[in-house]
Amino acid sequence: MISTETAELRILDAAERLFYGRGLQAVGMDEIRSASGVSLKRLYQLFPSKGELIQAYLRRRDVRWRQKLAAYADARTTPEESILAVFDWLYEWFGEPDYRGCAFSNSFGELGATSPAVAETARAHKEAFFGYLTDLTAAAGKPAPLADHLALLAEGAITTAAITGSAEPARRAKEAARVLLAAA
Amino acid sequence: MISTETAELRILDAAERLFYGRGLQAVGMDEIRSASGVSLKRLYQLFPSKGELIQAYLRRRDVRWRQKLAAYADARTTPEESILAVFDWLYEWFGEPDYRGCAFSNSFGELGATSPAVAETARAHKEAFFGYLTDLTAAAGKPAPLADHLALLAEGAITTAAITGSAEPARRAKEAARVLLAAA
DNA sequence: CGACGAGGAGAATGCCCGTTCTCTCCGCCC
DNA sequence: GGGCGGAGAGAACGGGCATTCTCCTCGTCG
Repeated sequence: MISTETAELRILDAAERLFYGRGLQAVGMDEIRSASGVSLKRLYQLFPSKGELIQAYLRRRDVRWRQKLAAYADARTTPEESILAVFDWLYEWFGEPDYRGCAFSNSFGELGATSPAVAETARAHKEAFFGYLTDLTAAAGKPAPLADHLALLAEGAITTAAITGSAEPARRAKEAARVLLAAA
Repeated sequence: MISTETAELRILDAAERLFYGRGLQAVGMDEIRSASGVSLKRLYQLFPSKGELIQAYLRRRDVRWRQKLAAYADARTTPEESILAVFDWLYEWFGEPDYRGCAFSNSFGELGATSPAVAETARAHKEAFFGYLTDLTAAAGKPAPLADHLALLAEGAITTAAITGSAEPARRAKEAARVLLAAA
């Protein structure tokens, strides 16, 4: 028998791929079972309901997403460069073949109205991302509103890239960010 | 018996309220029948499937949304003022009690992966909005990339306002737009 | 060696939903 | 008046899905 940790990992990996790729309601527990190779019984032992699995998926994705972003942007030498690197990271993300927009915005649009837990998780994710930009802005010695402006550009790029299927919005957002950064 | 036009209107009104407010998959045809007061038989005569009703809902919303926006922004005396008025209009929209983000982004997130028709409708809506901003930008004698930057700000504000439940993002986006406009 | 408990496979259950069908009624035209 | 076509109400059908249950297997521990 596979270990509990491995089973959890497999389930979360399958759930993330399927939920993100096709939407929360479009994916059934049975499909997650097949994709993960874990029996339905075990699946329900580890995640007592689909709602809890969705929450686990979103929570893990939130942490990983922000870690990857921070690892990429923090590697720059100045706060200004880190700010611009955020948009370079977005560009790489948008280029991934299965890119389909922000998992949290998508989940919010799909279930936010009926599931307070999903709505709150999405809100927390956006707030954490905004907090990161706020830190970078402060480190660069720029006024606080700049963080809001950068967040709006990033958010807009994420949505636009998803719907148009192009990574270009990241480039455009970076141009605008450069102007705002210089003017701030 | 109510006329065909009235029935269609009632159905579309009910569909819009329900689909936008709770999501596409969360609303059943039965609920649209109850809310519209039109029999199921008639509903299926006018819209042969749920998918077609969704398309009709999105198409009507697209037209109306852009008309309202243009009516508001075009009333300004200069192109620059029209551009800034876009964000004022967003502010008013965000303040509506049932505001829940962009119907097209939400629909795309929910069904875009499985329904090419929904994906295409969302894309067309975003493109039309972008076209409007492009026209305003050209009328103001500004370089074309400004339209991309403004679109990203608006898009970001729409998403952020939905998830945070605040209309403030429209204000922040307008500030950034003002800076970009002055710098362009 | 034998009972047992955990685990796997997948059938069963109960519910929801899109779509169609039945039955009935009513207004209209000859 | 009498039949007929369209419309309403709602039941019925078929399928899908979250969740639970059954039955079987197998490793473990006495």
